[in-house]
Amino acid sequence: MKYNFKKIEPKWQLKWEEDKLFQAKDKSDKPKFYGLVEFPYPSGAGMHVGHIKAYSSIEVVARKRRMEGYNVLFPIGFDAFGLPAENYAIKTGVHPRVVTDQNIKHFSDQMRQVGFSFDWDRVIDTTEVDYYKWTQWIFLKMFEKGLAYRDKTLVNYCPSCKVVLSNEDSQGGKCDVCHSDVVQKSKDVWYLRITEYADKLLEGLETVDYPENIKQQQVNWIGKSKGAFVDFTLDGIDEKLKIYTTRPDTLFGVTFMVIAPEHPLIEKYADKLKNLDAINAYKAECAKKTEFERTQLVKDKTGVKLEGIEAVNPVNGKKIPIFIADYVMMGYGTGAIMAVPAHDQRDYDFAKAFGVDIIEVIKGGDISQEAYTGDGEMVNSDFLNGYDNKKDSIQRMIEELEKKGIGTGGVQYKMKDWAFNRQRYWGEPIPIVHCETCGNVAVPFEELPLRLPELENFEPGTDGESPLARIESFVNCKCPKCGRDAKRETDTMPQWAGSSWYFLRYIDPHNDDELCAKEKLNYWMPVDWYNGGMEHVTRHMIYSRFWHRFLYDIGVVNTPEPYKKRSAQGLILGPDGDKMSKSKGNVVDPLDIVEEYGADTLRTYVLFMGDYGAATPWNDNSVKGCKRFLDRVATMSEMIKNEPISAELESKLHKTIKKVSSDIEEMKFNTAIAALMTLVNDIYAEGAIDKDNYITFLKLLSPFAPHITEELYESLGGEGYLSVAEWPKFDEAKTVDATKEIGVQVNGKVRGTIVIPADGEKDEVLSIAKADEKIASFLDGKTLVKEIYVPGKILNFVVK
RNA sequence: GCAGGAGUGGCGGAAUGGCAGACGCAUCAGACUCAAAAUCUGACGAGGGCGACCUCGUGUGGGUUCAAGUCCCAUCUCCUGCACCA
Repeated sequence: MKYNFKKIEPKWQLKWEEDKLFQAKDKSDKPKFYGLVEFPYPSGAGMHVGHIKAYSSIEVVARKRRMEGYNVLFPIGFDAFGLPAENYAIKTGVHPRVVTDQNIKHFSDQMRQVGFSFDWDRVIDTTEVDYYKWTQWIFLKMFEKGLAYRDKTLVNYCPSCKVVLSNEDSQGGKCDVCHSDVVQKSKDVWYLRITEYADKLLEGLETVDYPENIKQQQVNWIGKSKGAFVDFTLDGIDEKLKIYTTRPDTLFGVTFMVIAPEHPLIEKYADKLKNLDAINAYKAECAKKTEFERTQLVKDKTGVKLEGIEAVNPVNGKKIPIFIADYVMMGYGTGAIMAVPAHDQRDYDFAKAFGVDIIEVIKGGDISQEAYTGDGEMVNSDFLNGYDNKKDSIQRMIEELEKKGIGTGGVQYKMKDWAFNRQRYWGEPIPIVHCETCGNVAVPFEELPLRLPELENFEPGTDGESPLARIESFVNCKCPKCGRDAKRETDTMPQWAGSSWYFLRYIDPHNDDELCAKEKLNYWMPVDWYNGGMEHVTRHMIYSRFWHRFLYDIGVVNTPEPYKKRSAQGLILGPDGDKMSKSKGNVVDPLDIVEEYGADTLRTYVLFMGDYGAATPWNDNSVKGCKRFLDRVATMSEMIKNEPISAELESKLHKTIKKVSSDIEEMKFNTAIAALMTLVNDIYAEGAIDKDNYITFLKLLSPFAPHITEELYESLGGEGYLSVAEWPKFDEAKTVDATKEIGVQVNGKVRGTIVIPADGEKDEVLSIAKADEKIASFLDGKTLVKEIYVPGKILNFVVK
């Protein structure tokens, strides 16, 4: 029976919303469930099928939880600051506020059409002043605690977008937004001291339920390494050159040093360098290269030897040359390394190219061929000789360094402090005033929000200055501390700011006095289940965990970690198996599917199409298959008979309740839906079902296809809403069969099947099997060596 | 290079070490129809046999086991993230 989804879907969407069926209650005796999905950036293109898949998982869990009697918070909002709206404004002159409001309206309409059970009274928008007031508040708290600071450094700068980018936003030397080459530029930048939280972020991972790959990615991103800082002296100069190494025990194998081209040592001792021209020429060459090019040529080492300055190895007093080379980065460690060519491949390649000595200090490899990086017995290493594992030798060396005062044990992180500003209009203004006498002064908390001023020309300033810098009424102000004339910070916060704490605001979205009321936080936090994309695992997730941990440390929130459990959906690929993209023309618009097949079909399909975590190509025919399934469910209402169903069908129903219930918890939505399809096939085979059991089936399907099930329930005279009816329970006894069919193997090969009592003893099962004509023919004339019976599973005869 | 994951029919994909291919799609056949669509029923890994059945089969090569898609070793390919990180 084809049902009229165009009529029934809007009908139920309206009713649910009018009756506030999915409203979360701030006070309740029920257990709470906080399900979260990554809120969208409201782009002009509207929703993508990827959004549908991302939200459908927690949607199903949230609906199931409500039916299980939980007080459920399942909110949605909009992460609406960002470049696309601003770029659109530059092109068209339409204010980002206007475009953003339009897009939010469009997204909201679309999400309603899919029937997501969001609590629409808690919608937040990061660009609303009532929201970003609190983003600014958190920034000021960080500033107060010394976690926000301003520093002049080389930054990743996108010449096309005219903005400073974080390392996260400029991976591979390309701008994350426009994919232009990123250049290095010296600039005053705001930083958040996320590195101070590196260890806390690592430790926190041990307490949360994230998939292993997500944890691993975060661990890699933080990139903690243990090693030592060692001071090398310069020959004849009272100066120390500090290096970081993870293998201080190879110190006796050091034959040269390398410093980054940007290392300050060069400028400081320029007068001592005899080949300054060559050095400067090399530096200029490096500056031209993008970070990307610098990391491409892994094998061909380049560099220049510093003529006139030599270093001294602090453990043996040997003089060694110093080079500058671009394989050493200023941004990691100290920007200088001790080179141990025998045991580091990069140093080895460099030594070969420049004819430097290679001294073996660890036995086990062939250093005439390549560097040996494995473990082994220490040689040529004075007091370390004879040590045979790096753990002991490193420890011994660090003790020695510390005793002599030439080095210390230490750690390094790949993660850098978070560059926290953009030279753009459409972002949260940074609430800081620059005063000539007082320096950087916080805008007083009571003056928040610091509103974005009105603007007509959204073009960025030249030299990457924020458009806000042109508005004199905004820029010129009085210093909150001394009252003298001062200037406001004109940079805005990066896109990631608003999303770093949004899950807290859902809990108390309209609170004017606090970020969120304490007792509500205590009730709802932490987020019980958070689903989103893999692309946010190392940026958004780490940033928001950092902010949340900070808020915990200052007593604002009650849990150190914001998310108890995290999952991630796999991409939906185009029908051609490629990533969906406008240029390839393989984009599927979810609203086209709603229009043609209905929201229930769309929802069911995105969860049925494959393993939830895996990338799966879109298939229009499979969508039709899901529609066919729902039509069959509707047709089933004509099979209702007022008589009991067979014990066999009842058993199948109970097994289905069990499977669907557990599959949803494990995010195995595809097999949950498959089980429902199988049950429908079974009911068709019987041709009859009673009303109560039919309703039980509808309940199981309801989280996936809420509209059609609600409609069918109503047509049967069901009371209230099926969406909040009680989740079916199964009777374990009814999921167990009295008899079972098991395979019988002879020498591991299946030779037949037999039907046995489920609790049959081995002897009984053996005699049933031996009585089977076919099995017997395989045993005939052979010597029985062994009989293996795995109860209820399999029987295997081993014969000779 | 490092880390994580995946290789199963024509396709998407199922299988706590125990009958590989659930479920869906596509395809084919039958029913219904004047006909088509829709719907319903059935077949559907490959090879062989009239047939009950037999042989082979989960990237590749080994191994453990009564029994391997699943565990171990090696190897190839693909995806995702990080990457001259000292």
